[in-house]
Amino acid sequence: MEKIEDILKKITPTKTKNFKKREVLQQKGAITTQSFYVKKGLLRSYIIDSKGKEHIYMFAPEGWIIGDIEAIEFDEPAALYIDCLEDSEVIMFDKDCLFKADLPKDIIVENSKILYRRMGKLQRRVLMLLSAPAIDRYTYFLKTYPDLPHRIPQHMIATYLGITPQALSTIRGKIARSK
Amino acid sequence: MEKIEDILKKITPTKTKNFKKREVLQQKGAITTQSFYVKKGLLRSYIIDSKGKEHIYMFAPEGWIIGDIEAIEFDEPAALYIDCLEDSEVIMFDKDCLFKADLPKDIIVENSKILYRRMGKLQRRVLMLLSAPAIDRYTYFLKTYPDLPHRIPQHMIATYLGITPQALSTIRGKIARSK
DNA sequence: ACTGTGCATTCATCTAGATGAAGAAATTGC
DNA sequence: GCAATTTCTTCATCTAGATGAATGCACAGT
Repeated sequence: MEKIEDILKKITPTKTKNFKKREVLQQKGAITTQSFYVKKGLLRSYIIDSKGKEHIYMFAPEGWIIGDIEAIEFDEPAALYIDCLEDSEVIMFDKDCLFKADLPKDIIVENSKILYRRMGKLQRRVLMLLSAPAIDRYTYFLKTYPDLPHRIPQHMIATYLGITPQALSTIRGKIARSK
Repeated sequence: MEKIEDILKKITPTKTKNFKKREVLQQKGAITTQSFYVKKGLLRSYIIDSKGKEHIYMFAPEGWIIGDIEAIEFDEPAALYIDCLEDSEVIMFDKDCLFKADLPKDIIVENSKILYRRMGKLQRRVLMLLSAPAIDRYTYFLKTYPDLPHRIPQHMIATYLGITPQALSTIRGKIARSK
């Protein structure tokens, strides 16, 4: 299986860019068709709700792709902010360049499989949000992204899980005390 | 743009089957690689949590595809139940038959786009669950699936939204009274 | 036609998690 | 190195939504 990075190099004039921690790659409202492949570093995407609260949609460490798929696919202005949690090296690429008709077939198939896997993960995320209590969502997060807790502040994990930093702190206290 | 149904006919020995309301197409724990295209009728997928409560992951009316992508993609036993909410006519098809390497390229591209759109919708679903109060999730549901409320009982909408039937009833009461 | 089952509503109570404030520890910037 | 900002925790309150129970309705099946 070919690495996404190599595929990207083949199919697009590779626009690699470096960003500093805290730099913003995309704002809410932006008209965009770009996604970002993270070569090095760590990005996140999030929304800010009507009360001004942040909710993190996803983290993207090395090897991940991040973007506002809803906005890209339905030609809406972006709902998501995307910014850097660490100094990062990023490959930017365009809307449907992963599925352009003039690409070799095997690459398109490869790209589809990547999409498909990601959908599997998204399904799990929805199910967890629908049905699991905060503590279960937290332990599942730890299992799935074991290295992230060392790289991001706790309050960001909280807003990824859909709870407040205080609630997460309480949960962690309980877990620690119970063993 | 070609209809998914036509594509399916081309790429797979079309296994069309009829199911009665309440018939179960897939149980939790099943080893499966099948997805279902709904030609006529209405399916749903859902999980049952540790307390025995149902949570509906999605509805699939005519033209939709439904399946347990996480299970299929990661070779796990199914987490989702799938059953019929109306008498239905369904095309069953296998795991990666949408992306088999011997398919014409344009069909693979077409199938990828379908996936991509679906991911956009899933993103919205996650964001709503993360950040929007129940009443907003409900009104968004009504806007997105205007015909579903006439075809399914209210308590199913509730478990799709991640709340109890009683809570939805209260919300509806408030909406009705406020206008 | 009646009987049971499923469905929606309402109410009284309970609880997970939100909110807001305050303090201590750790990081960051200059 | 020191001030300023972030981060994490704890606590006292508050609230959206859960739970459980009761009622009335609308059917579906025999």
